[in-house]
Amino acid sequence: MAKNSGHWSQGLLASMNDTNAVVDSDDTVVIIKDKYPKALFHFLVMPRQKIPYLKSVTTNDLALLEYIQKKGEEIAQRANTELKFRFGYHAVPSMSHLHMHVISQDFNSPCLKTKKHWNSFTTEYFVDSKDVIQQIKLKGIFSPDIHEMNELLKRDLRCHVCNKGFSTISSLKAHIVMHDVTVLRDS
DNA sequence: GTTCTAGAAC
DNA sequence: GTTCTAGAAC
Repeated sequence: MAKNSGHWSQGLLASMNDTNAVVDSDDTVVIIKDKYPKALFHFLVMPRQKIPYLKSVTTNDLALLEYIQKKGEEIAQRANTELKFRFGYHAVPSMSHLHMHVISQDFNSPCLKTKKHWNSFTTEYFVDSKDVIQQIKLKGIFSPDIHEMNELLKRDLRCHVCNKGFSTISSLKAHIVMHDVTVLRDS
């Protein structure tokens, strides 16, 4: 067995072949349900092409990134047309293999347990796909300040809708269920 | 990424 | 006494 192939950080490669996890796939991408969803709907869109990290993406991959975003928007629309979604990447992911998060903005999930979880989806640590694409177009590479990003994970808890501060995850979670996070529509 | 758990916070 | 967070995991 190859060194590190069974390491936890390689788990997404296994999930790509797990028929219980995969919700959609084609020649270019595989979409899975996040194993520990942090909201009612939480998917990962991954290229079949082996791209270990976001920082290894170049201008040659822009079409692929656009396609990943498009497929993410499709799966969100198919899953739930009422809730708001975001499509983006963690600035410093823990899991290897490029993956874009598709996550509904309710954050209503028992798997969301820690300050790190919360801040990774609600601070600038979560970078919208369109901003990643824009940055690669401008600079040729996505290169976040790692130290600055890791500091964001320690930031005090704040509601992502009204910005109210909380001292514990429990009180924050009790608060956010009261917000309407459905898409606003013209009548 | 999660699990476990010691000790801080309440 | 219970809730909660934060750091080790060989």
